[in-house]
Amino acid sequence: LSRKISDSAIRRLSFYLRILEQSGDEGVRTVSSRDLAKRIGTTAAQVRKDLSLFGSFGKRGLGYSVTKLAESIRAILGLDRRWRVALVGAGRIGAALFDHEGLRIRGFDFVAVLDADPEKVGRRWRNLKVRDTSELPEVVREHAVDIVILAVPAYAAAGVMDLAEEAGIRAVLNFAPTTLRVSEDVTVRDVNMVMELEALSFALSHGEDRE
Amino acid sequence: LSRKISDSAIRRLSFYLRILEQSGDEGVRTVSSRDLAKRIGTTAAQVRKDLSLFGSFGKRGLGYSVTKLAESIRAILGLDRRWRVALVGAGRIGAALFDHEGLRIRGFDFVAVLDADPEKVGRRWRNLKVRDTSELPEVVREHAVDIVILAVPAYAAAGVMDLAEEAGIRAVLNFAPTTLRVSEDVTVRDVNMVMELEALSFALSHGEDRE
DNA sequence: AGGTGTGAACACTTTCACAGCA
DNA sequence: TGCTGTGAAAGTGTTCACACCT
Repeated sequence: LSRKISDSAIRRLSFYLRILEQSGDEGVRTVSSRDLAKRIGTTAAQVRKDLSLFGSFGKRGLGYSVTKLAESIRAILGLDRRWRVALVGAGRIGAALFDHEGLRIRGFDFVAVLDADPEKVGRRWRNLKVRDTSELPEVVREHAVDIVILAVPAYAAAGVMDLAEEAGIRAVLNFAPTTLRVSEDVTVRDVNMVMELEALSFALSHGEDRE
Repeated sequence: LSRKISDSAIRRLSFYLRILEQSGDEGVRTVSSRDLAKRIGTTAAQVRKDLSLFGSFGKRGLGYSVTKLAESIRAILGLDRRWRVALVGAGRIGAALFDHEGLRIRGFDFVAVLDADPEKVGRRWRNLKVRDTSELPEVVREHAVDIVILAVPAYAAAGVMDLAEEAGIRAVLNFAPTTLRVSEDVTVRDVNMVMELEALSFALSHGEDRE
């Protein structure tokens, strides 16, 4: 796959997959691009374009087989395997993620939990013992970690990121409100609750006088 | 403000503000578009363009006054006031948000917590008593709620959204993995951890064979 | 010189419209 | 007929380049 796929296209693929799985459970056998579009609030053309980036999955005049398309999207997104995740930061957010059933269902397994607080190190989190954050490189090697979730305070984020890079990690989900400077081949995704609320604040402040 | 402002521009404004506040704390008096750009990983032209959407805040040859620009961005984002937030869903994610200091600092106050579980209703969350989700419309009126945070399971999200719309809520932060169909003048922002991890999964699956 | 503000060029995304297969 | 797959058109967002102010 050589051409660049936009972020929004990938996000929509995730959506399509969710809809397809739901439809499958409801016993639906085929869907059209229009069906999918309506469910996630986009256009039929957009759906077809997104899918066409990766191949031809439908039948003209008929639509898409729910199970086959779901299978194809799973393959595209790399969800036809399981991923090994290390959680750094055993605080509130970390705990919420750790307990999130949805992650395991979708193929993401927590294989390690780390924290910098000596008070927390050594404690049991379900079947895992909390390790010290400084041990991240060893932990990554020991458990063949694919993805690191950063749920630490902002001031600690850059340091952990350095450890993660040192350990050869190529994908990071960052909950700390900082922009992490990383090398070319590391993918970082930021989740920032404050920023989302600020966007709502903007919408509320400027939407009043619309239309 | 009549023209449309892109989502990414607003997200960047939030970033600029964070950098400015940090710089201010460090005693810096002025910054250039290049300084800001470097810090958040974009271009100087982008920074100037973003700001120019809302006015002229800089001095040619000099740059921007840290305090004045911060003040201006706060006004743009509507952060020159406090917002009243109701949290629906007193689970793990809800708790993590409720305890998130960053939200209060940025002007977002939790004025109510609601849950559908009778077991949880009536309990104290710091200074608040958990109310039943069905009471959302009254709660919104009583506390003049501006923003609803939806931290409920997917199956419950649509129902709560209906109550929120009925109550006249115009801004929702949604953590449930569902696309909420809402009327034109309601702004919904979705935060979806699974989707973020799927994007990482995609990057890992397709990045291997790069350069 | 140094750095902003901005029209114009460019790149990317979405929508349109239709040929072509079931 | 119904619906996909896709070039071409339209629309958005980003980068360039430079006039202009301090």
